[in-house]
Amino acid sequence: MLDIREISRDPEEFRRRLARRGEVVGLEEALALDARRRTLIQQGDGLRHAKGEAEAGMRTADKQSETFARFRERMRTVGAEIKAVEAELAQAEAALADLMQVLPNVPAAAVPDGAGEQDNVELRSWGERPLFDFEPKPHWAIGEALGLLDFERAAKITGARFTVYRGALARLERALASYMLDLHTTEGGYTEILTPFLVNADSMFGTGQFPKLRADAFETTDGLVLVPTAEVPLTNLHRDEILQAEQLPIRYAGFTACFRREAGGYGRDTRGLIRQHQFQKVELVHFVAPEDSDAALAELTGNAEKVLQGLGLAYRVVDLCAADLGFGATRTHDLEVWLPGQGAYREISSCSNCGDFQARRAKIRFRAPGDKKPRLVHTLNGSGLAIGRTVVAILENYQRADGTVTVPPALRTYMGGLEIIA
RNA sequence: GGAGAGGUGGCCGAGCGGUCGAAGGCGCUUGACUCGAAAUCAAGUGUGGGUUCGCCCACCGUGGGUUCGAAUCCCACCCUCUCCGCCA
Repeated sequence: MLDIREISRDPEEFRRRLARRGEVVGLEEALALDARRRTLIQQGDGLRHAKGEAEAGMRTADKQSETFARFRERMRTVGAEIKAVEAELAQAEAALADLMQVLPNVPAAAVPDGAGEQDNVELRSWGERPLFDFEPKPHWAIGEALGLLDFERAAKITGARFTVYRGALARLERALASYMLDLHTTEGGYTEILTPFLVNADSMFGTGQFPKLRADAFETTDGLVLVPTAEVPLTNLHRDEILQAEQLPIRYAGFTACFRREAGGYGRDTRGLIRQHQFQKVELVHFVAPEDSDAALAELTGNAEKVLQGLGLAYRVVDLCAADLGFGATRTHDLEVWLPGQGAYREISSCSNCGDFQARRAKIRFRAPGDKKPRLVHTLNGSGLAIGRTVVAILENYQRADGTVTVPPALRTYMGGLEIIA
């Protein structure tokens, strides 16, 4: 969430910055509501002050006296006025909150201009794309031919966009989760966290999924939500907390299953593991002081890259343009892995600096020794990595002519020494 | 699921109709003392909002209600804990 007071101090600046995303809905209305809000607050405070004085008068007055009766009458009328002003204020604040909750974050200055995905900027690439002396297959063909991916039975027991893994491939998912978590906790300085896979609505508001993207979430009948990413539970871990400056930076690595309706995503990636309603992911989250968040994004991205490097998978790093930025992000670096079966780079990690956007929603603050007031932290999150898509990348990059798949060396200890998935 | 207890400031904890943003303790900050922030003593120390920057206002789980007046009384809800039941 943006700060309406900050906006009202320099509306033109925010109009300009938000326009880079290609959307500015609600900004003007929010400014008008904020002005109304301030007026009502002043009225209400003034009335309450008058009421307090009347009450002080009553305390000392004789309860039988004429003075007491006059004060009581005064409190009665002022009380009624206060109620009226408060009702109007509550209405204005609710309307303002509705608008503010759906306003996206402003892009950082360094974010490239652009109108869509096509304007994203490649920052760097790593690794060699593998050469094949045969036609590389898409991962679903490899997995199904090996009998290790079963989309049909998944559809039977659950529905479309779910998968059943078998045998070595099931183990590969598990191995990847362990490999990634081990890497982040030993080399990246992350603390491993295992969270609930269900969260409440407040958490979804805190990280910005609600209310705008509510349609994409699976909700249970008793008001809980299946996590769309571990970013939600990990970031909300410190919701409504004031941290000590020396606790920062905080780095969490968490593994969860992730559940997404993919509402509106129908027709895209209908085959294979790329776009599932349920997938697993290791997520990285940072809480840092504002002045450190640029550097933290670079580190976070590097931490995710280390996984791909360790697995020997070619990738490129893309700087998302203003129009392609997610709702809460000020800046995002996507990692796109090379998929020979599709002849394309596909997103496997998205690393974002959310600035104070989530911290303001979730009230995550910190206090430094010299600070009079607590300040909002900056939050960052990134996949490290999406596990299902990593399986895709391994199947396609390590496939062999006979339909079997080489296990990347880094994973073999996690696979009981297995070298070939056959 | 059943029964009971409870939710107050960074933490612990008192208060149970007006003088309470709220005793006391811990923690923290500053000052004194000192070779030395070890101890002791003194003062300060919640969060948010508005502001004509003097101040003013709100907040005691959340939302209603009673009352001239609610942290305190009533109702509903949420959450936590204990015991019983069930259970991976």
